[in-house]
Amino acid sequence: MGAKATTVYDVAEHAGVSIATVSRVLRRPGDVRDSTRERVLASVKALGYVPSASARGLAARRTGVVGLFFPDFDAMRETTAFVPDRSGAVPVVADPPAEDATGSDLLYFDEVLRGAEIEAWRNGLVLLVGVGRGEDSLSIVSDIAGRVDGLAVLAGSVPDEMLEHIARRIPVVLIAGPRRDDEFDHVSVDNRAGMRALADHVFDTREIDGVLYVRGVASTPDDAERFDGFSEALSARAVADRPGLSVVSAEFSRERARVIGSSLASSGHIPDAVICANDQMALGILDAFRDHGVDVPRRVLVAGFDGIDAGRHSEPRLTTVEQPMEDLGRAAVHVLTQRLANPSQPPVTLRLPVKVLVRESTTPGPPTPRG
Amino acid sequence: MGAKATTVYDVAEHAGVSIATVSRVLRRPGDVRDSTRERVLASVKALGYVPSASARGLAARRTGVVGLFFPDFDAMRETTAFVPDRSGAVPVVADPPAEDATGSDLLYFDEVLRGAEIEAWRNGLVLLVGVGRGEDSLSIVSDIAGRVDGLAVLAGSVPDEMLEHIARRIPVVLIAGPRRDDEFDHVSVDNRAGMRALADHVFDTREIDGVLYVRGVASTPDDAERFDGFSEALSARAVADRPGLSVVSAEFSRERARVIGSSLASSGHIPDAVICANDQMALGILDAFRDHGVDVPRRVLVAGFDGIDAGRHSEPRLTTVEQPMEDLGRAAVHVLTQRLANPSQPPVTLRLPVKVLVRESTTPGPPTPRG
DNA sequence: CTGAAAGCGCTAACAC
DNA sequence: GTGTTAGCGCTTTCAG
Repeated sequence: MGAKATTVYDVAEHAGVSIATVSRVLRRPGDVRDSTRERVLASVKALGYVPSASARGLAARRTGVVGLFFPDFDAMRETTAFVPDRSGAVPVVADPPAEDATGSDLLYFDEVLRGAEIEAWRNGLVLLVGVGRGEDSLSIVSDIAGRVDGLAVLAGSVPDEMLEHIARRIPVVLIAGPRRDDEFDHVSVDNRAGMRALADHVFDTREIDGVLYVRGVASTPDDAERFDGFSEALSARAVADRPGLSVVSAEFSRERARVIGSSLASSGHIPDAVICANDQMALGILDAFRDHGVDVPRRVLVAGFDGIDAGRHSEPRLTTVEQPMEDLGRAAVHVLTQRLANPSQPPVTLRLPVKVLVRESTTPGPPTPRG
Repeated sequence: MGAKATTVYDVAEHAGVSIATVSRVLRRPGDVRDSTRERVLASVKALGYVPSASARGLAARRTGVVGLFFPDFDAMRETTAFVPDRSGAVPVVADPPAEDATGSDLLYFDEVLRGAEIEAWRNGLVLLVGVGRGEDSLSIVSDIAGRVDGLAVLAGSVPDEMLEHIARRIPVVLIAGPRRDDEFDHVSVDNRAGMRALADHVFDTREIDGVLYVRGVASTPDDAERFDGFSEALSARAVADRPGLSVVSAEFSRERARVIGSSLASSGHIPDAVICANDQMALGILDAFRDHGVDVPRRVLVAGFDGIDAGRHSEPRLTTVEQPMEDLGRAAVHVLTQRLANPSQPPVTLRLPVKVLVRESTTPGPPTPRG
């Protein structure tokens, strides 16, 4: 482990050839006579030679690595230092049903990461994952940019100025975030169309006289796009059967939405449908309605957006719009490879289609048959 | 994007200094006069300079990257080529309750990966993720080894011969797998102690006259260690109240276990407890008992091992041993950083403690109060 | 504090 | 087929 690493020179000497031949054996084995190749390979094995990717990358001017950068989410920052537990004791603990499974950002990121990994794998590339760190994020992302042939970045995690800086060296693709018409390649999810389809589904399920739309307080681009989709669905309907609308804004949290749902229920002023800008809030509404004995879906339909896991296990299960996070990751690397192959192509923008998952919270009839 | 990347030379010229000074400004800013530093930084910005990590790695002989290698699981191989869908259509589909959530290997890996990522992040390192590809795995792992300062490898995914080869260049840590007493650092989970604690819990819950242990067919090291733990719990009990034991082997699948559970139920020969070597099988047993109206936990206790998500939502919820996958990833990188800092320390072996999660499938009393 | 110069290990022409 | 020889872009003594 300690000794100096073997290099081409060592192998060349051991095999009695030149360093160029060693290099050839590794890169283009066909260009070398069988007997020489075998001799070199034997030396490689004997010496435990592992080529330095740094040297190769420097000489070849490409690394075969694509990068993925994301900001340090709270969930990551809150982690504590790792301390190995050598006690060997096995705690036996009661694990009560979790009432409020909170889907953290990290979970989403896992999926994006997996998608990127899959697509990198399919293209014979390796993935370098970098995570921001508060103040240092700028130098970190630059550091990563220095080691890869292309970089995928979560939209909003790096200032445009830095992106442009990096883009002078390697192609950059943005993941998620609002549509943008600039030089960058961009993959994102079609929030507007998704919410449009969700709202259409709700309005088509049965007659809706009044609908409540719950959006987030901080009007993020995602939130805005979703609201646009909702409005679109509304105005697409004939005035005669267009539901009366009320809109409320809340933190994107289950707890806050629960409060809203509660006051709604006790006011007696319950709409026929509640559509939320995300699943967390929809689950909060569900919580409140259950507390107050308001029947979902018979009395009121409820729907969310995101497709988090908790919505799959709620009572009733939550109708939602599933975001293809894994595909986002795949698309990002896909676009990167395309651009690497063809640097001069015009900027690519991919809007990935979402999918409406209809579950019991908007299915007043008999339960969906199992299948 | 296309033009040749700017280098230290460009920056040096632009700032009117030598390349050495540019390098210093970036690596040891304190060694440079304020005015010079600012001038250089300005040039960096103006030119969009991003240092090449390849060149740096070559010159500095360290990369600041740690690698994580895992084999290509089926789930990854089954993946199809990514084809961007530009239709924009939003499918609206019924999403019936999933009866058989299958936790794929990929899911585990996600967690290990996340842990590694977290720990790398905490240590100011970047993570390079490589995935094997059938035949090519050997060259891939070697390729990755060439670009990192240390490498974590899923046990069993790389032949020992190759590991030794790589270890001549950089430190290697094995993740999971059976105990091994060799030169490699190793982090794994204490399967034996976990199953021991689980069995003890079951035996202590109430009087057990007969117990069925369901193990896997292919006797993997994990499977063997778990069985050892189980046997240990058994023989630790006084002969008088030692349960009668039967053992059956099955594929590690929910479906197979369901068949076993069915025949058990219809035979009328139902033990007081069924302990399975993994959760999938325990869920299959639960399925069968539900089908046949066998009351869990009142008539028979059921427990599994792994802590997969599906066990959190089953009916009844499944008592299990939770494996700290994320901690495995963290531990691996932790050990790597330790060794990097102190190359001559003796081989480190970390057995991470597991945790028994007691849920309704082994809790005959009133349901656990909510917390 | 700053500059000059010697590599780091490999690839890619270009000769032979 | 195989060897020679320039670099690739950066870090790091060693002078000054």
